Amino acid sequence: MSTIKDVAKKAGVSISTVSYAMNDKPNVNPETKEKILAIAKELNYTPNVVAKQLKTNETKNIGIFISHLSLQQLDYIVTSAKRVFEQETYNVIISNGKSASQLMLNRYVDAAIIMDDQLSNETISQFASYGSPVYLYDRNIPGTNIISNELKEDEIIENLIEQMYEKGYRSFAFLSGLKDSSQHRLRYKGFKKALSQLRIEEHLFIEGKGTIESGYKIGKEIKLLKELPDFLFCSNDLMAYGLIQALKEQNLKIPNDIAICGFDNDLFCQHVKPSLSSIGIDYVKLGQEAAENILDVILRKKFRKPTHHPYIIYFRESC
Amino acid sequence: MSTIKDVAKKAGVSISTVSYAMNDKPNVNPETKEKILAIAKELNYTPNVVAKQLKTNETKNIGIFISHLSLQQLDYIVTSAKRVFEQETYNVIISNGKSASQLMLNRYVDAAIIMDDQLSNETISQFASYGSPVYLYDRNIPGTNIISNELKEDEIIENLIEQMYEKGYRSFAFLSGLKDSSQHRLRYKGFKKALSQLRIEEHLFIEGKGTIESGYKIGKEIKLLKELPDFLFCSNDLMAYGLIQALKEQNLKIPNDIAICGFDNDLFCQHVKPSLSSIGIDYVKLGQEAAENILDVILRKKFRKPTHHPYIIYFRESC
DNA sequence: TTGTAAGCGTTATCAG
DNA sequence: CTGATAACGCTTACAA
Repeated sequence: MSTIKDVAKKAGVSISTVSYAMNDKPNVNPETKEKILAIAKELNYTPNVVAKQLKTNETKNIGIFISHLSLQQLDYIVTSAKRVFEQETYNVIISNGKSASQLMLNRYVDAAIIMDDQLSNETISQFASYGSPVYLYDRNIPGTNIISNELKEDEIIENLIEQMYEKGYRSFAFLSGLKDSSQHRLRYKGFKKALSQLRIEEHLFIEGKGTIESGYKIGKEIKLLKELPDFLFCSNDLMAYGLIQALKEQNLKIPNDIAICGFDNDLFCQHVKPSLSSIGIDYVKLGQEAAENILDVILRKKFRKPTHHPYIIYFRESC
Repeated sequence: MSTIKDVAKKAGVSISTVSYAMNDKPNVNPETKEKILAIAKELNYTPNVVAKQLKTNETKNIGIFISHLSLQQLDYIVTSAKRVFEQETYNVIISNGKSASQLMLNRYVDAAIIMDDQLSNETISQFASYGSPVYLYDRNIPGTNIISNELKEDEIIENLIEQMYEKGYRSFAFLSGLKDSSQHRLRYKGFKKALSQLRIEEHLFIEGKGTIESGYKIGKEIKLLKELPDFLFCSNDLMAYGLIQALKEQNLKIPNDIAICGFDNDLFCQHVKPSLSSIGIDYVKLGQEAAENILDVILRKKFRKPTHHPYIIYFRESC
């Protein structure tokens, strides 16, 4: 492991000159610089970022912390954010849970984009108090250096139900994932709000497990109901897939006997029969926007107003 | 941002004593320690890891570098590896491409698990030369600190074809993803090797794009063939899904008219009709094994022999 | 244009 | 058990 000293010694100059040369400072003699760079290469020298960091107090790393690594769209968020960050020579790091907390508390990242339930508000606030900008997609907390742009999934569902009401649907049901998931709870909240505003007093609530199998099982039991709802919202697409399968096996017609909509706009929505209506969030825009905002704060100390979330309700055959 | 100095001053002790207290060294007086810890908490002091790093030359971070962030199984690898690492207070960082290279070159991680085409052998070797252990799943390079356990997907396919031959299949076709993907090329390599060993001279090769749509399109064109192959291997499940759909629309019977097998053991293999045979890799074991091996090297300077990869060929209705 | 030297926040050696 | 102090590898006034 060669250091700046080794290079300086071999080049017969001082370490500051090496530092200047390595950092492209304008003051250094072209010949000296050339010589230094050559020797650096020869010695396989790369500056120790840690030491550099200790001086400059920045890591050039950005954290993207997301609980659901299985999220099909993870790649979209990350790739679009990376494109923005890497242009300014920032590195992008993904993590979650305990590791993510540590990375923040230890200032291993200069900024963070967050969609991770497991991170506490305290951790986030502490991180922001170091002067590091945070972009929050999963909650709303006040504070300097914190930009909250919560994905208001409840409002999205509310909007969906209203649209379905206008289309003439009158009885509604909600198929939830595991109830202890804050995501599903939030979606249900929006559902209930819409109904209460529409003065619809009753609705069916079913708790599933978020998987295809669980949707299927529930679909098989649906004939136990005395009356089918007009419209069933599934809190994710996977359950909707299983459900549709089961309904078809019972010769129920979708959307005539029962209309269905999922959430996530999964890859297969267009490929199941009938094709599944679903709600999709534009994760590419999401990643890009957060990245640009953060860079604005870091580079130009400028806070932009977060824009509204790009989501689309894809109406297909199922409703 | 309070530092060790602030704590020392307020506690009326020297910085070394604070350091001892913070690091649970056995030499410090319990009362002093208690006092120091209290003050540290009061001042919201967390040790600066960067400074610590500069001394100790370790980061307590482990990198997992994977090109395909969309990989459904990413979560399995990471979660199982995290469980192992976090037990020893290591943090887990995911990244790829340019950022990943930087993280390695700059020694931001103490070790790495790699499945990322975009990382060059040079980068990896350089990283290993710092004394940092590397666990490679996507290639095989020699060197100290490097453990290569390449996923020999060619051998897996070879094995599959042999099994199909024993079952009586005689004419084989290969549906590839984009040809410039090293993964698909490797799978095709194994396919060809098996055929040559079985002395089968001819086979059909089709290049797709790796998507459902591309599989569908190819399925629609398949009637142009004068003769269907007995068995068609699809280099990923997505293409197989599209293909199956198209074949069904032409009233071709699977597996009687043509048998099909995919790769990845995607979530939907069991749910399409006919259910899709596929090859699945046990990513949970993968992550865990790499993690344990790396910890063995870091903590105990002990190199284990990598075990063979856990993969399973799931035979379902499609072949 | 280059060199000297202080300092970033720790850890660790050595002395007390 | 505690305190001074050197050192980790770099950046950056300031001096030359």
